[in-house]
Amino acid sequence: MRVKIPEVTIGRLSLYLRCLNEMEAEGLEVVSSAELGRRSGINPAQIRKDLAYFGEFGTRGVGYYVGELKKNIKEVMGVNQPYEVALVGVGNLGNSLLRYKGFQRHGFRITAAFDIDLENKDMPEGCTLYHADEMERVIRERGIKIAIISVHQSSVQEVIDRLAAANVKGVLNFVPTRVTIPHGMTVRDVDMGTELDILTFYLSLQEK
Amino acid sequence: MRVKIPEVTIGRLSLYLRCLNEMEAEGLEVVSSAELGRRSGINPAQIRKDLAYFGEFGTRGVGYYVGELKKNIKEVMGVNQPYEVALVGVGNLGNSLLRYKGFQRHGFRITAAFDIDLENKDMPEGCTLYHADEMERVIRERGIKIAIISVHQSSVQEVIDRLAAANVKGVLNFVPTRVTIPHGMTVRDVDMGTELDILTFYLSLQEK
DNA sequence: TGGACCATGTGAAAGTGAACACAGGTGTTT
DNA sequence: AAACACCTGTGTTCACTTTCACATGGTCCA
Repeated sequence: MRVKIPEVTIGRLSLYLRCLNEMEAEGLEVVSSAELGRRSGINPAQIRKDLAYFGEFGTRGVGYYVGELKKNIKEVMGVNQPYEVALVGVGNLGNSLLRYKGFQRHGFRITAAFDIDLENKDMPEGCTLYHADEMERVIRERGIKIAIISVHQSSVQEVIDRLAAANVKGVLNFVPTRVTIPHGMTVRDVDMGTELDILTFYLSLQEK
Repeated sequence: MRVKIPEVTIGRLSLYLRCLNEMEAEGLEVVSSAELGRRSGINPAQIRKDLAYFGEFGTRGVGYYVGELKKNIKEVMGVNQPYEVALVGVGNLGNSLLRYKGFQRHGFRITAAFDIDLENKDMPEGCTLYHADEMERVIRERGIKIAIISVHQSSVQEVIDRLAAANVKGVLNFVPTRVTIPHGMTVRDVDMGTELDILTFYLSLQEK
């Protein structure tokens, strides 16, 4: 890779993809950066810059061919084939993540779930529940590279280390704790408490 | 407000608060930006800059008094008093958000939930379920200012507009759709599908 | 009291991402 | 076929964050 690609760019690619899907459904075949900008809320110049990191996907004087651009973005993001995902921690939150439709739309399927307590757990179609002890084995056998963590705070670090040992490369972490990230692994934190804090800040700003 | 405060700063304040809570639990009374930096993973100069936006909370030659800094940050963020929150959409995801402990730790309590279907819904202690028709009335009566949205894609815009009409000022939106945001309202999107997409990108980078 | 030490607060520098503006192709119309 | 309208790709400028570096002010101890 020649130049460093900003993380925000990747997030926007995902957004463009969503818009392109809508357009395809509407039967649109060609789209300009201006129109895509209107739909996505992103500045057209920004869109062109984002895409230009990866190649020349458009045609001057015309725009971008919807189907082709979709294919190219998927290619770039590595989401051409469906991904298997492991879920660690089938508690309250984990349970609803198992059933969250949004993952499927992006081509992800949670096919293995792990917990230390196997009682009273109702699994959706296509996902098997295992005891946490089997985590490394199952993940290795299936070659799973992505995991979602929704365990208790105290075990996050241990889980991450074990996932790294099982050759997992990407983790989506819903547990608000500082962890040291093993080499070669990418961790993204989703902290819903902090999100509310930020909202509150803007709220209290307005009152002044 | 004199200068504009970056949004990332607010997110970090929330992080500092979490670290300070831990330190207080450990009995620490004073902390330097260097130590807080070690714990939070943030550059010490960054920490001092973040805090300096709001005042001079530290003592030169000493550091920051943990309890005092906590108080000041909470003051700044407007999270001194507990907040009531409304939840719109008690489906799969909404149900687990109702029970998510992380909100409580930040001083938020979901006290009202709304849905168009009231059957087979099990509410936790302290939260009442209403029909969506009563949304404006209940929210106005209670003076609720913050809402969480986890409804179907097709009704997000309508819900946001109605919340704005009911004087809600901040929204945490879990539904991946573009919406036009009413004036005076702040919306934060949590898009878990995109998060996985970003992970996948880094995964596919490694393979090259 | 004075000096050694320490950590904050902050101006300046470096780094990063967003937006502008236009040159360079493309299609269309007359 | 020439003029025109259009849209991408990109060098440049601008705005914003992060980091550095140090003066400032405070503590502690002899």
